[in-house]
Amino acid sequence: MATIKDVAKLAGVALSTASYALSGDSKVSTKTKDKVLEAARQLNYRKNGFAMDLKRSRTNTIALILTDLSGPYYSELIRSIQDVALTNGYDMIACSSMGGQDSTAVRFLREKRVDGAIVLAQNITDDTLLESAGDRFPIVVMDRELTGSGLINVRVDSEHGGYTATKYLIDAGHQTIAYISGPSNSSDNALRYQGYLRAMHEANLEEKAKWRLGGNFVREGGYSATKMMMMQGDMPSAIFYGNDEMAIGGLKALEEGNISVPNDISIIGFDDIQLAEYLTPPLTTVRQPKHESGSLAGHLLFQMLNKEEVNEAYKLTIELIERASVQQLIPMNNEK
Amino acid sequence: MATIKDVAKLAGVALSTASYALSGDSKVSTKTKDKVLEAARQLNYRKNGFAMDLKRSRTNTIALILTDLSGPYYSELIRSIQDVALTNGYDMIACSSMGGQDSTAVRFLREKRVDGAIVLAQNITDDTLLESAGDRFPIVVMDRELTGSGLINVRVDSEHGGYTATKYLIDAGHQTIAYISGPSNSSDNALRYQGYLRAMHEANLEEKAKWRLGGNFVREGGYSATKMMMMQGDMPSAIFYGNDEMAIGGLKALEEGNISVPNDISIIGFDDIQLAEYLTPPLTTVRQPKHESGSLAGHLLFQMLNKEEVNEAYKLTIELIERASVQQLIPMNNEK
DNA sequence: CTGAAAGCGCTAACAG
DNA sequence: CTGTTAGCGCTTTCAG
Repeated sequence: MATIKDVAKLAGVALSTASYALSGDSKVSTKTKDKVLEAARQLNYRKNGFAMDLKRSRTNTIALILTDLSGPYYSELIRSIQDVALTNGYDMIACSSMGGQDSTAVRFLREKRVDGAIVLAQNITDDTLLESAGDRFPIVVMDRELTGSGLINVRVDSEHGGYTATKYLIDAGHQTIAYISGPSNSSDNALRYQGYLRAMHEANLEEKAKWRLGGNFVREGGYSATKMMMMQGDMPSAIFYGNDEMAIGGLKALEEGNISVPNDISIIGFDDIQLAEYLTPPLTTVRQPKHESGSLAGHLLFQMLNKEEVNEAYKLTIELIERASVQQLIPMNNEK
Repeated sequence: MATIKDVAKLAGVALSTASYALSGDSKVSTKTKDKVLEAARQLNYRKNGFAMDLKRSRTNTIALILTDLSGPYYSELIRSIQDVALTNGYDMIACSSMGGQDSTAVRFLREKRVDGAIVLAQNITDDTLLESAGDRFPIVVMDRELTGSGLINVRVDSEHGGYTATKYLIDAGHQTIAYISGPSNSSDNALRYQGYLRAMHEANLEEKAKWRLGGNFVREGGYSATKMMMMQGDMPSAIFYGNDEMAIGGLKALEEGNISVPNDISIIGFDDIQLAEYLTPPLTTVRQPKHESGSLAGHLLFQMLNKEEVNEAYKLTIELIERASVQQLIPMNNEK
């Protein structure tokens, strides 16, 4: 691999001159510059990224850290953050935190291989985040309420989302409502569930243990939780799935059991993934402002990178998307 | 930020000792090691990633380069490659090539910020790939038939896929078959289309220009191409969508126009994304062996990294997934 | 404008 | 086992 030294030699100039020419500095005559560029071309010279980063101690890159790079939910988020990065002249890379504390993601945080990070990965501990963040390394977390030096969070109001979804079901006349939950270590899930509980209590409705099943936020989980509920024999009048993925699985289970949605049972999801509107029936759900939250997180990160003042925590509101998976048992506009 | 020098000083040992202790080398006494580790903890010392990479001139990281990190199609691929990387003790990062030649992805290739890459991104030119690849930097391309020094490809047999899909439609008794194509710069699309053409010619069926529309491989594209076809008034008996995403859009357009699938028209997709089976009706499609191709690409990359011999090109076969979006007009088992 | 020289933080000989 | 030393490839003063 040719180095800048080789280029300088071939072009017959000093090392520094070559460096300046290569980075487009204006203190080099056009003629010399051309000579250097030509030499570089001939040698198929490529800057060595690390050397540059090491010297500059800046990478011009931010990382987006996700538990799992796959999954439809993340798509929009990735895109919105990428856009912000691009407009700020930064690169963005996505790393998975699969593997927990030994993952690529954690290494990137610890070893500061990027200039800052946006994190949405439950399997990274608070400690790691707190430890890695700092003045010179801003982090924006999106999945918990953590703050610290160089560490802020932007969140979606999940509690309110859970409340809204449940309230909507109740207002439609449903009295028995199941909640299919996500993983227990997910603060989002806990909040959605809390919102569900608040709405239930407010309406003096009982929350039954047999109708509180775990689906781990994945399709198969929703499917088997629903199957299990069906096997119990006693179905609620509505099911609130902690996220859309689980609702999709649930829909399948219901269909297989010849239970019609929304005629026999109503279901509501959470997230509003792209797919939701293509389901049969189109899924009523709670929209997460993915684009907004991604953009916001991105913008905040760059503000921190530029040493501007930002708040410690941001909360975005959700929106209920009415589609066709919930049956209105009683006319809309009732109290309680 | 504390450096290894500070750690060594605090621990009262030499620089190299600290380095050895920190990397878990066995030539350091447990006692000294503990001292060093303790000092590191106190200083909240973190290795500087670049310095290490620069010195080692190895990153232990591979990159997966995709046009767009979002999109359901990639999810499985990402996962399978990530798995392979993990088992090989490597990290994987995903970069988007959004921005073409100026993108993060191209920078990573050019500046060799990783040890090797798997590329599935049409907007990166052959030249860039050829130039970046080499003995010390293996690349596996998945979206074109390019080979070169340190550059191999693994592909899915798209032509055969296109042929199979079309043949299936013809065998089912369909005579007028439209093809909704992807972007013109996609070699996959070209191949699928070629397969379509071959099957049509073989059956002496005519391919009409008015039934060859572009949908750019995206949902909205499939939607508007279908709408356009509907506006023309003359519908074919079957539509072959170049990928499932476009078929989803098409399905929506058809539904809006009260055209029933598969009663009024049959449709077939390509890819077999997760969603396909959840559609109404479940989509008949051509399955791409995403998991297999991802794993294969990953394995090959690691073989190259280990200087093992590999072939230049690999081709995986597709599989037709019969679901409910194609109507059998004539009994199955006919000739031609 | 150009050239020499000093490191960025780390690893890995090499000689005690 | 420990300490000294020489760079990895690049940027960037600082004098010519």
